[in-house]
Amino acid sequence: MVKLVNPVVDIDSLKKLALIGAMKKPIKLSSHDFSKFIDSSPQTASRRLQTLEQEGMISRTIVSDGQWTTISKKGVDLLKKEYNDYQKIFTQKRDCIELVGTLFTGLGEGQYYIAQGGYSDQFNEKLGFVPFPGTLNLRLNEQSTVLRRKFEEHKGIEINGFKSENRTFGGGKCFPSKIEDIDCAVIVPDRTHYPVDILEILSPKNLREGLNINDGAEINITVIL
Amino acid sequence: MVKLVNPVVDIDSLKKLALIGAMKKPIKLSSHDFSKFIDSSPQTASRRLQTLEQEGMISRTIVSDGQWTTISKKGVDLLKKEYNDYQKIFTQKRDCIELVGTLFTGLGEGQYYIAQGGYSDQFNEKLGFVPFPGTLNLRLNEQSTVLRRKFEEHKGIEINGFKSENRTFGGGKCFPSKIEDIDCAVIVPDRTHYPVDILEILSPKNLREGLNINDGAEINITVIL
DNA sequence: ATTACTAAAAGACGAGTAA
DNA sequence: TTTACTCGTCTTTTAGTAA
Repeated sequence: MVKLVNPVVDIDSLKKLALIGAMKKPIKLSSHDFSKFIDSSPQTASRRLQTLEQEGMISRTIVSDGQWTTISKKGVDLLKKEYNDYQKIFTQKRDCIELVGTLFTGLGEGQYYIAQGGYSDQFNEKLGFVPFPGTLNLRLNEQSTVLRRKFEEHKGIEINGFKSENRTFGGGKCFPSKIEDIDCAVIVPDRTHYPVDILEILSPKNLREGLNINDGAEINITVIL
Repeated sequence: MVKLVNPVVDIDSLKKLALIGAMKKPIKLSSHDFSKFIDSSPQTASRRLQTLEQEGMISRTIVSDGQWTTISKKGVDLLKKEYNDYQKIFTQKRDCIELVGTLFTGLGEGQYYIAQGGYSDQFNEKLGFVPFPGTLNLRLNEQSTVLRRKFEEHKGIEINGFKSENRTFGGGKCFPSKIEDIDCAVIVPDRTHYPVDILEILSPKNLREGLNINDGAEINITVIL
């Protein structure tokens, strides 16, 4: 049983195989040959190929003087994901971030706040859409929780606080966003004690229905800063 | 003194930083934050950043509650190289391979053979250019020595053997190639005992002069199979 | 809270070897 | 020649700690 190796190393091996041409058709390659490409020993090359096969990234047919190797669909998908990352890095026009979180049901406060005329008038005017009466709550993953700090560095769309007869309502800012091509907006209240891993989202329609999603669903949102 | 780490791991760390946005402007990021992105411990994250800085891939300014980090030109170049690899993988139209070797002076046999009417007539007719009387000899690197085996799987442009009064001249095949946008052709003799790490190249003009290169120069050739 | 060291544990590598 | 095992060695990671 070969241990599963560092995924970063795996992707590199897979990339090397793709560059040699193993994505289109099987190539014949001994461990010794492959070691020249990964800059390592034949033993390590052999182990890498074993691991990749075990992970379903490649298919192999071992013959007496080498092995016929092809990258499988799973392997190609992994490489595409990697390629996609680099495309993001080099072709991203606007300053935007992608956040990932899971949907959960909040306390229904969003609905209450949106209903306040002091807010809804501003939303209608500044957001470009009339928000559905209710927010979508995401619990961000750890990476996104770090990324969301970027909100602090940007002005966004200012939402002013106001006073009603009974109480004061704090201000905040919004950022135009997209969830699966649906325009929406992230609300970032000015409140200092706001949980950093929770994201509140406004949208023109009920996203739970529009996207057919329920609590626990993983949501990807692209926020334009 | 921090040891230099596996370059594959370095590139991955750099890529993660780029995705967070450290390519455009400095980002504030603690080791603990970064560890969420590289899926490792804060210690490892700290070490990775140290290493990247030492290698000149990033610039850092350490403050009390984190570090402002930007990817340097060297780092961006490394990422571009990586991106370029993936572009090659996914956007390569024709079946071609890139070989790398160093120029050396052969025994002048190329000149002798090209001069033989039995060959030169075929070259003129089948190659699309009249070859300069003399071949360019490359000593391939280890990777290219492996890659050149692909010649065996392809027909190429057939060059027939022939007999003169004194001796017989063997056949072989050619593959259209490019060296820095100059059309040339690789000659692959049928001879079974031909050194695997040597590549002979025909071109319409004297490449040594055209490219201003001398023995020992590293040459990149793209061969269309 | 940081960064980054040291030292012990975990993991990867590669020489030797068998099939 | 191959592949792929074992096992000693070297490398990397991470807990603990200091600054």
